[in-house]
Amino acid sequence: MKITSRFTVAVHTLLAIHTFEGSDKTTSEFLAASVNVNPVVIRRILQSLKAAGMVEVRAGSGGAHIAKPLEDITLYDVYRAVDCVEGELFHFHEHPNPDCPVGRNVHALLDGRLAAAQAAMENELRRTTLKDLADELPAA
Amino acid sequence: MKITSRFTVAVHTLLAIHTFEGSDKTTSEFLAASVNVNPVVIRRILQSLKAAGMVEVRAGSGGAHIAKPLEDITLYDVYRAVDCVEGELFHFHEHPNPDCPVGRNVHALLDGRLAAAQAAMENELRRTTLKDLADELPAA
DNA sequence: TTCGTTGTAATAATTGACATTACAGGATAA
DNA sequence: TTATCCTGTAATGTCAATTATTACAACGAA
Repeated sequence: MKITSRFTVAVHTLLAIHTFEGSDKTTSEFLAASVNVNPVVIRRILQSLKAAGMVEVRAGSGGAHIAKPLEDITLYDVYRAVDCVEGELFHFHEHPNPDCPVGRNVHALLDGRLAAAQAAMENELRRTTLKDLADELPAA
Repeated sequence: MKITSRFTVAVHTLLAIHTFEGSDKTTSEFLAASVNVNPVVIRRILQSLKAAGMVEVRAGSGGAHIAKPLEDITLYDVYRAVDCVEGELFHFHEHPNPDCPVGRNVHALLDGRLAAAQAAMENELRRTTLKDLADELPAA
């Protein structure tokens, strides 16, 4: 099972806005053409990013703009903004048998370890900022 | 999006076999009662664990048995055995626009970072063995 | 006021997980 | 060797989540 592509689409979208705002009108349709998805998908993601304070979207006139320095946005922030993983990454079987010594305890045994694994992944995402990525983008 | 419960079910199953083999006949039905899922689900998971050399399953007479020292089985091994995540944890949007400087490069920019995040999670899973868990299980 | 764009709802197609039924085939014990 | 448990596995059904798509009201600038 994979983490939804909303995440990579959101990163792509932010980089595209950064690259083209100024020279182009960064409408949902324009961005959708770069990512190659439906414009509605972009609009929904822009809403999430707007709620997180990363972009500003102009209804009516059109166009999205970066609302926060790229070095202050980490991959983790984007991951959180689009809500890839609601809460726990690992899915627990819900109703182990409470009459069984194993069933009664698996949850307690595993919870901490699974949370640590998830945290390790998320911390790794915190190490990269969008500026790091933008700097590596070959000039158009 | 969450990682399939096959993983936690598999860990639960291994611990239950460890706990009860000797005193009970650890059939798929018996194990299913502890985990509280359908016996067929257990049988399928036992097949994966058998393929990974962790258990031995006796057709006919019935019963599953641990085939490898618990200290040699890490959570990561179980995670791999049941194939929670086929390959990549993060899902990439497949067809970014190759005519766009961003679309042409996002994949290369992100791949390494996403792989590192996934590896961080998986490495964390390697730190716990089933023996660690079994030792923490209160005696029945 | 017109026109292009956003915000958002509704719908559908696709996918994967999990549950369940069914049954052929292996293994053991009487 | 036959009766009896089990396993191995296919087939089906249900459910939830993702993504695509259409449609349209509200908005803002020229």
